[in-house]
Amino acid sequence: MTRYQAPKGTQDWTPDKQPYYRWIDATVREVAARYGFLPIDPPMFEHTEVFARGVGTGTDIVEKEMYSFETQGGEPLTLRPEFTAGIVRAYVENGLHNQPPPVKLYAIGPLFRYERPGMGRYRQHTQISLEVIGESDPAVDLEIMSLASDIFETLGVGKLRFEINSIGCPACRPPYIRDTLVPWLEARREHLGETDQMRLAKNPLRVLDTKDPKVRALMEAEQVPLLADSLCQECRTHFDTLRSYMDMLGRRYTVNPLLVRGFDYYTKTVFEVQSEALDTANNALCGGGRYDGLVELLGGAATPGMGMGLGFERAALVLEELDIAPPPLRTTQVYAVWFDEATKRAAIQTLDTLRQAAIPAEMAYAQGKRSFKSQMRAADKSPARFTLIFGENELAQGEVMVKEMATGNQTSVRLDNLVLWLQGHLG
RNA sequence: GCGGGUAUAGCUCAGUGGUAGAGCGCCUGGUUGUGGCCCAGGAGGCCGUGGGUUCAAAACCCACUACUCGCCCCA
Repeated sequence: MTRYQAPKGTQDWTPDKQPYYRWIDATVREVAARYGFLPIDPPMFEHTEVFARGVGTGTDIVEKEMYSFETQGGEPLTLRPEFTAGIVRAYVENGLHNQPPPVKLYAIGPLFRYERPGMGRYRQHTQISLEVIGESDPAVDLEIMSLASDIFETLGVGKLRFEINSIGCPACRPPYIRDTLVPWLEARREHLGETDQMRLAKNPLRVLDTKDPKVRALMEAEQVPLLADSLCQECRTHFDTLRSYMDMLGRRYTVNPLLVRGFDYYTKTVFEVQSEALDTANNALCGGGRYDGLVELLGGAATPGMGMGLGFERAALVLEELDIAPPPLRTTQVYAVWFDEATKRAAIQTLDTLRQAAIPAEMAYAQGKRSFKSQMRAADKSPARFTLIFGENELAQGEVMVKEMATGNQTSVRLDNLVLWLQGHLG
């Protein structure tokens, strides 16, 4: 018999891992609601063109990380590698611009990227994506970042530190790249490594983001001209206003003028949150930015937008690293044990009543006999607070023995009063 | 895509060429009706996969796969 394995870079969310997933999911939805966000669930695959145009043909994601396939009818489709392009497509297609702006949406679900898996990096991973479409106010940028912060604070992780930057707009970025950055880099071409030379040719801005220590040192020593100094008035005002809002709220952030992100659609604000608890290479917890040209690019009217993604798997890693336990999923409050077929029947009947009263209850099973001790052990292992002991003597009186496992105290309770008694004691 | 490490029970890991092990976890029992501690018993492994060397391979060699660390990129 062949033994199958889950495909590379995928994982099973087995029951023991579910508490983290569910907890993060519930927290994210609750916090998003605080800010007025509504859920949207776009399909998990789109016409390839949506991502190619939306994310940008020169990006790593589109160039080498997409799960693309053709339908039997020859339609080119792609499993979504990110959320924003699909959500914006849905916004345009469904005429959501007819809602009073801005439209605040969030989506939760799997994303697919064909890349080398590693700690905290999967080929199928889960993200929440938050999008505000139709408003250019920097207060929206602030809200998006606050939301990420609030999610982690609600989960018990301390305040996050943001790295932020402005990467300008079509009015100021292209001239900076063409007239300032590229000439500066060309003059130092021989100092660049292989990948940075390729970036210089293809996407010069990304050289700023290089991890090559020699290039970083060079950029610092010879004062690489920064986009921050070439921003147009509008972009500069936007960034300054955002920073003043963050200062006002006491947000922890650092301006990283070298921060560039991997999607072509970003304009003005970009940001990232690194986890201090995760000192691996894959430590970005959230990332996002403004995309004022994307709606138009995907066929809608010129409409500003701002969004971010937050990774579930990495959030779970941080929680584990900090020993923050999620609330348990199994909520059984009452566990029934018995002695023989007659008392077992009484247990079955009673459980039926308890469950209809919405009291989570379980019992010991056995085909035939099972030692009382074994049943008590099972009761002990269950999360139930109370064990119901169905014995002959009590049953003859119309009663059942109720034992509180934490204290060992036990008392007889009339069966016809059991629901009320439990409701009172379970709070 | 490129380099390094690892792969034995559900988990953490011993085992350096001669019949597969421990701890934890799991199951059952410890006579008449009480869990945790303790005691006894039990289930569970083609030792990652395929080839090679050898009388003999979990061990040595090769390849593959998966995981993992770094590069790259990102959540």
